[in-house]
Amino acid sequence: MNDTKLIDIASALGISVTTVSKALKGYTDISKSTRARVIEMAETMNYIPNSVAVNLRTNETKTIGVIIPATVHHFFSSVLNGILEKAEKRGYLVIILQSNEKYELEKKQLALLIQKRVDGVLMSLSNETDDFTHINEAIRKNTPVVLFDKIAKRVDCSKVVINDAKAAFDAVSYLINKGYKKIAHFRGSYVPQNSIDRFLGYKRALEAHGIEYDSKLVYVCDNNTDFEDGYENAQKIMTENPDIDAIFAITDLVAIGIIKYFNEAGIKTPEQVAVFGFSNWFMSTVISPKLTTIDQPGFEMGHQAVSLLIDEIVDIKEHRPVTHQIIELPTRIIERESTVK
Amino acid sequence: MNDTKLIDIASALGISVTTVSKALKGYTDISKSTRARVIEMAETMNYIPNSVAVNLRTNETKTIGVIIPATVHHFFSSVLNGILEKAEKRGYLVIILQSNEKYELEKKQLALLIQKRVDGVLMSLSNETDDFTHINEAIRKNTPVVLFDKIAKRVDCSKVVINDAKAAFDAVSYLINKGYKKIAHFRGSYVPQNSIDRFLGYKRALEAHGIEYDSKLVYVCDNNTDFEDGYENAQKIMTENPDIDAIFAITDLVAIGIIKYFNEAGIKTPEQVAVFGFSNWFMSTVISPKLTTIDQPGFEMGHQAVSLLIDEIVDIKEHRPVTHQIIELPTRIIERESTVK
DNA sequence: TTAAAAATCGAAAACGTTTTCGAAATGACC
DNA sequence: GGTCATTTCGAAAACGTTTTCGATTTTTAA
Repeated sequence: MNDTKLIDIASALGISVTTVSKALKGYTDISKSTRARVIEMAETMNYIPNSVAVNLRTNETKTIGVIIPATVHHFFSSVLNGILEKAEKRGYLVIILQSNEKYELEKKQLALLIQKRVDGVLMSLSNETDDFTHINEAIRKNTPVVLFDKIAKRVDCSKVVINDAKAAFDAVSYLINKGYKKIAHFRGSYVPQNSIDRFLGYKRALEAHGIEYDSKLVYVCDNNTDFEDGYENAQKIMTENPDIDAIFAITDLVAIGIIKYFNEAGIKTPEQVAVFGFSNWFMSTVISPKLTTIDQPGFEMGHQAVSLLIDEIVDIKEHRPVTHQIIELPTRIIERESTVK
Repeated sequence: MNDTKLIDIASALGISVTTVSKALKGYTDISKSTRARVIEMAETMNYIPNSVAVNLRTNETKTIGVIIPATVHHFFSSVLNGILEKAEKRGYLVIILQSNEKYELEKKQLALLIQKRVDGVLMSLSNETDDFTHINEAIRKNTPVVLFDKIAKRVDCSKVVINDAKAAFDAVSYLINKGYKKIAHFRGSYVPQNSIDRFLGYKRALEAHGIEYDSKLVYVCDNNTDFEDGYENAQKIMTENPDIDAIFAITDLVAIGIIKYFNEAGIKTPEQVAVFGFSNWFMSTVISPKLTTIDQPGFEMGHQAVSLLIDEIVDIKEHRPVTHQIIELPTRIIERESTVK
């Protein structure tokens, strides 16, 4: 209420707004003495620049948008933490939107952010998204976009990812080396790149170790809001393929559903069937037996994504050529109880 | 890049920007025919209003700020979901900031939001916050603030809460009615209101049922990022007071730490010691035995908080008197395995 | 046909800053 | 004292929109 503006300081001091503005911004064509007077007056009048006016004049909002596909539970909460921390450190605020895995919503939200004139946007694609024109359009309009985790290989922009195929390959190889022979895979739906890549990693690991790939051992879990999907498919696989000795799940959530069922059905984990998760979510240490999984560095991913984005924002502002980078973060196997007999 | 502006439409049509603006905003002093021409031209030229300019002119940003104290894990993720959903539905974007339970950060972030000219802010206080002048200052400057969950009774603004004291009272009464006699409490730190209230509820329930309150049975868990605190205090209490038969924990996280320790130490839950949590986080169904807890409606809390805030924002805009409301959301006991023998 | 009423439009100010460019004042130098 | 360089300041335009208010035109009524 009744914020003080430049003109208030100016008239209090009997000088012009230009001078006040320059003094506050450290222009060199203002004498030390008036600068000092201005700064002091700004202080006592409790001056706070109106950022909307600044935004209009400078054509930047110091704000970035983030679109995540799923509820902030689990993995994305780590990413979000990384994003928030780094963005604040670099002087940007962040607007968050959830697409709830819906392509149409994602598209609408991206348009919303652009209309809001955010300086850039970070996004992780919805499971439905297989058309990327909205993203290309945003980039064409000079709003830089950085994709993280759930990306599209065909979009030309910076990305920060893990190597899902390799991580899955490592996980399944680990199981094979541990002596497991009939390894099933509970995969995600067919569109998302990381669902595909993890599946490919699974398949290649089998082949690399001379185990024949059997499509009958692959089950689809496309719900990622609770563990019901893992639970039900675990039930199903134990009637259809009771002789499996391990399951590689696309996600810790699915893995937990599996273990839940096994615990209730009296199936011993890992003695009868080992379970391997993916992401190293908090609850993987809560479940019993504790879950062996792939550590996916969410916090670091958020950090890197923000850094890439802001670097690109300033490159654009200073008319430097922008270069797109793809950062691949390392993953590692976290061995816990669910795979060690 | 090269966004089309009002003036582009105007000159393409040979009319004034005023007319274009009015036509697009549905003013009645523009003829149907020119309105139609304007709308069509805006369409074909792909016009998107520059919201920064609109913000400056209308003095509102259609943006609300949210400050939460802790990582988006767990309870706050539900609240956030509710906030995001309702805010988007009502045409507001949301900027999120995390205070990490630090008073200084919370204060700085609130100032940041006000400078950014958000139309209002939603906040849940940090554990350290026992001075509320920053909030009163914001309200005095006409930036409405709505507090949720971790509130301050002394701040005059709308709030949405649960009745922590009653919920705790109910929980402990439940335990007593179940026959538990020596009930410990793992409380939170001393500043936050809900930590205090839950403790009071615990104490009153004991007294109401003729059980003498024993301060030796109250342990402080002030770390809320992992379950170590619950784990360690569980270990401690079993050496210091091995004859307890139940623990009422301030949080599911603490409760899970307790159960983890009990599971490892071979202490049977609930046969030897029952455990009662608080919040009904996702993982309370993941742990074994599943946790009896208080359901705290986070999603609904987010919904209500946003509604209160936006109502207040428009009341202020239309110069209506603002009335502060305190909404108390109902909680209920979710009985699971950790308390039923 | 004419006066009044209604419909339609646009000039201009305003929101609060930033920045360019020129003007005025001061200082330096001979 | 006069010239030139330097320092210090301010007028004004600009960012893109909204809205007031008056002007002009058209319609209506008598």
